[in-house]
Amino acid sequence: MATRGRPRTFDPDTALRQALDLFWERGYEGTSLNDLAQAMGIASASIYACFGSKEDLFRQVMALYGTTSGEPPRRALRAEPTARAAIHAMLRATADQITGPGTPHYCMLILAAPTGAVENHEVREFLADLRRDMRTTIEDRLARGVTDGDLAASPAGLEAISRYYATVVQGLSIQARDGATRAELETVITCAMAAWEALTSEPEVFVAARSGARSRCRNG
Amino acid sequence: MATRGRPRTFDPDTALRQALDLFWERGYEGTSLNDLAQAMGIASASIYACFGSKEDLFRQVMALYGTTSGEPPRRALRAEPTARAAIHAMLRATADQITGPGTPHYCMLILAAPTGAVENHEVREFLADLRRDMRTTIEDRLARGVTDGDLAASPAGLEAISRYYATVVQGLSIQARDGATRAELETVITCAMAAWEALTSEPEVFVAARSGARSRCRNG
DNA sequence: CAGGTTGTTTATCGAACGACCAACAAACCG
DNA sequence: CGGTTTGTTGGTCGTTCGATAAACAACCTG
Repeated sequence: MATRGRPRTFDPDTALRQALDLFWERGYEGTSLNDLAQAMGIASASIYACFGSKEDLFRQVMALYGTTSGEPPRRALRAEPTARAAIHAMLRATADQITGPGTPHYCMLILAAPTGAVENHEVREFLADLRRDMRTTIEDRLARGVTDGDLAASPAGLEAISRYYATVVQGLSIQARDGATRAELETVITCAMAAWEALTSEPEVFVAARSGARSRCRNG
Repeated sequence: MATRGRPRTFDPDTALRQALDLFWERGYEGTSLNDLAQAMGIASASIYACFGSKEDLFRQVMALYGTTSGEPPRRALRAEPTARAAIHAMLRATADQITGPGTPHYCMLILAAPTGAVENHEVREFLADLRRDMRTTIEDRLARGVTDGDLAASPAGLEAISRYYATVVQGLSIQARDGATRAELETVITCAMAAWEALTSEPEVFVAARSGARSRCRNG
């Protein structure tokens, strides 16, 4: 049942790449099936036959995005010898990605569907899961630094530090979206890395943080 | 021509507040006029008569948002005695706002319309302008710290530091949107403030940053 | 009250939405 | 070749989109 019947006249990988470009530019809800069919060069019925629903297509698009644009930051995290170098290289790789030519100046994972209509709640949570995995990946790299001996920090500190750098990564996308240049992002990264020494040397800053979060609910 | 004719049966301020709640939850494109009319308790034609178009309504909603939810962080920036205390208080006020009960756990200014269909480009740029003003406001506060004598930093450093803390503010919204608690945001703020000493004491970190931004365009 | 003015409702506009089906086209098997 | 299988096209489903026109209702002035 592989070579039977009429063969496909378009390349699914190419079509997926074209769908990626459009979803990247307009987000999930901002992209219509007509838009997709036109960009992919096929009829909308062919999209359903090959990829399933619009949501199914989007999930496949995100998988492709993760293995292409998402890979450099992940590789930086993995390949650098120390935790500090890994974080720094990941931030720089992220900045490279979100200011590259020919693609929108932001991370699709972060801005393709942060809010929207109620019926697309599952798509938003799908992306949120991937973002939470992102922080976990950072934390895992920090933990490796502890076992490698190049990083001294408590387990509670690792979660906080990983969340901090995940926050910076996500903030960078907004900055780039609003027109910040690669050089301007670099200054942000420099600032963010300036916290490293204080965060990873004794005494830990989190003895103070644990008593925090007490002043809430100012108004509504 | 003020009290002539049939008086309005709904309160525009109340209706605007209800529109705000809906736009906040679903974003600009995710909110339909039917949704708005239902939430505001009036027919869509009355929306057009009182507020203009959907985009006009959204701009009025954002003005209301700025004077309510946007005020605590701005006040913190203004009222604290030193630049450092002002930044710290602003971050905490932001964290309070985006984890408050009864409202979505993110900043509407940041996530209501980061991407979307081509025809809503002006709405996105309208929000981007407000976000860029946000960074300028932070930089102005840092400059005041210099004249007040509680902060020593170069003009180039002020832009970088303000952009850095604007990045953190914006990243916090993604974190809260993805379920981070107020306490978890506090640890991020603690990390972000840990950079302060290094950023504002000699030698400045930006002597290194100026030669940065040279490794770009890894792949595409 | 009459006449004028304004707000609200109801109904609807044309266009686009996501989704899908039936008919047609092109390859394979024997 | 005929028969089967699969991909693609064109059309259309009911719904919803933002926006508007006309009819009705409520208040003012005089």
